[in-house]
Amino acid sequence: MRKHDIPVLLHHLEDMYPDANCELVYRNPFELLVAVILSAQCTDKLVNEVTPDLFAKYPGPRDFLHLSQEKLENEIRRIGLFRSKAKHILETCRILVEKYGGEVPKDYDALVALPGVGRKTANVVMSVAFGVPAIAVDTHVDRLSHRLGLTKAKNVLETEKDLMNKLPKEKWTFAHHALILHGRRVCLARSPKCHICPLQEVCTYFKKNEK
DNA sequence: AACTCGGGGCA
DNA sequence: TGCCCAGAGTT
Repeated sequence: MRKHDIPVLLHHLEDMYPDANCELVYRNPFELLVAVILSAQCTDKLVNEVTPDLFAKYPGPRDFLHLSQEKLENEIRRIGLFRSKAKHILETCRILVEKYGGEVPKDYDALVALPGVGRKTANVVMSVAFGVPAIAVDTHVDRLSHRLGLTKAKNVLETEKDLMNKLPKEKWTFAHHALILHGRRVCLARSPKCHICPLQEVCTYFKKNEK
């Protein structure tokens, strides 16, 4: 992929994944934070089945503190890793209340310090909830970046730097989500569906395999 | 860097 | 059945 292909790439992605612009599905940073913690290693679909009910009953961190861990586990039992997630969420809520006045801090370092919150969750909250441009490279983003020819990085941190250098800052959050969606729906790890992929014309991987 | 946690989705 | 998954914590 060359430099002048990048606008083409972004244009295609915007056509294919208009929903990746991340209008807040969740109504506030707290809901987003909890939802992202829950979504680790499981599908967002499943999370979306659990959260509306959960947030209706417990709208904020203070409400969660009235819950025992056991009770919260039962609320989210259908989600993978629910025991550790319940524990992390309760501890996170306590910290939010005691240290941040019941608000989600608009600060990356404060976020990653929360239990259950790692690099990726912190990035998603910063970008989606607070509008700070961010890219967090996961396996999907990394795989697609290599296939498309956006990077030749040896590890995800390098990929992250490459993407931030090559993509316009105002597109970071969008590109992050669009690439993940594309990785799940089309550019699969094992057998990518190149035959139905609109990105063919700018994709290094496709051009190489075509020969 | 490797390992563990674990339910659901999908072939 | 067996393999995979928008991850984080521990060693």
